[in-house]
Amino acid sequence: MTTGQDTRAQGGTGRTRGRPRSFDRATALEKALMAFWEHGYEATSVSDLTRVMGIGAPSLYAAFGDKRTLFDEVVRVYAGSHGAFTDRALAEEPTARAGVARMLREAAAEYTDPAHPHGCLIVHAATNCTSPEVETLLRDMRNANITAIEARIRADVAAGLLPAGTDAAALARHTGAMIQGMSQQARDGARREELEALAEIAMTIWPHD
Amino acid sequence: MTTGQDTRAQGGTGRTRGRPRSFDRATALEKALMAFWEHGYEATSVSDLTRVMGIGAPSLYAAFGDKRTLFDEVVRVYAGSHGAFTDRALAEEPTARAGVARMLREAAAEYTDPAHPHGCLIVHAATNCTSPEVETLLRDMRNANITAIEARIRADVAAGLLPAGTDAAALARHTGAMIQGMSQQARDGARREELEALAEIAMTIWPHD
DNA sequence: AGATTTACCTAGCGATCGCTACAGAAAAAC
DNA sequence: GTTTTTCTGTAGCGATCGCTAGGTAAATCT
Repeated sequence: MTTGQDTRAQGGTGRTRGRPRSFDRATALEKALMAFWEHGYEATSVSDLTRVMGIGAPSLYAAFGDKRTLFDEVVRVYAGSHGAFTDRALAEEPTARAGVARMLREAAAEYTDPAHPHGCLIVHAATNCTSPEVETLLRDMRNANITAIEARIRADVAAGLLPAGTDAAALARHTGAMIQGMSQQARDGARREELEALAEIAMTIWPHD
Repeated sequence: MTTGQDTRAQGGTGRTRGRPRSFDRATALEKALMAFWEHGYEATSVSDLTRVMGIGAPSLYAAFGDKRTLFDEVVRVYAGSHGAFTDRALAEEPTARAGVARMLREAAAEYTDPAHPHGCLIVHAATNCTSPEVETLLRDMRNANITAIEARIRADVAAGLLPAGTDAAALARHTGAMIQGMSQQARDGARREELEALAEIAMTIWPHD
């Protein structure tokens, strides 16, 4: 058996044969997420992981595959939870401008939340990484995020909500750089109010202010 | 002999006894700088270093001390060369605003220069680092840079070159976040013109524009 | 009950990490 | 020349890396 796939837990009543797992998979995954978030992919060793997850190495490999696969799942979970505020802001606000404003405001709060490591996992966890695949995985997510912002801005330009001459690409890249800069600032000890002031300032670059 | 200090090379004519070094120390140091710049402190192994520097491990330890000491020296060299443009811009331009504008413009060029790794060594090389001292070393340099910008802005406010209500701390932090964001963008593949557009946009936040 | 299936624990694999002991080689000092 | 000093190359130290074989424990199935 070489596949580490976990096909159980399909609804609660679906029982399985064999000895049941002695730990909660989701809880252990969350612990792994926190460790990767705090120290990054390479600097988090498998023995670090087994310690914070409270399980042995064979259990980790049986439940999550290898370290790389576990990290992939962690990134997926992160993108759908702590990292989902950017997509939500773009989708739920009526204009690109309001979406970006909310995105930056929420980033200030999220990146300095004392309940978890500071900054953004997708920005930092694969920096200085020996594995090019892992580095590329997060880089692509960062660039995709900027592309999504650009598309949202373009839509507003097309709808006449923004001036026709608006440089959507530059505006989107600026937003991405601000997010990444705020994440770095949060890691370097900036407080929430300071990042909120940053977000406020950053919004003044938008057309007709 | 436990001290790895190098007390030779005190002026060119000062000869020394014993077998002379078979490599140029400054050249080897520059190679180490490029390696650390590209892959960061931890991801650059000693065997990586000996390979790119073209010397054996004992020669490296004799000439530079241990890996950590070599990195310290690399950071010092970087700060005095590729990383000196920020201090130069603040010192040589007549106003804080002009200094920051030049700083961001030069960052766009420097961070995308094809002659060396992209982005800023001080921003990235100690991210996800097992050694807290190394991480702190670069973090302190980043924060000191922002403090220097803030001091330059304060001086202009005091001199009446900027409005009395100017929030120097927020303006300085914004500049720092932009620099760090631009460095990340450069690492993620942004081209020079794109970063220059970013710098242009970033300057529109300054008072009375 | 016995058989089967799955998970856990101990122990350790080969590879790499940062680093160094040791002996030979190349220069100056005598 | 011989001695002294310093550098270089080989070879390998102990520690940690990601990962797994093998035996035992705990559940279901017949």
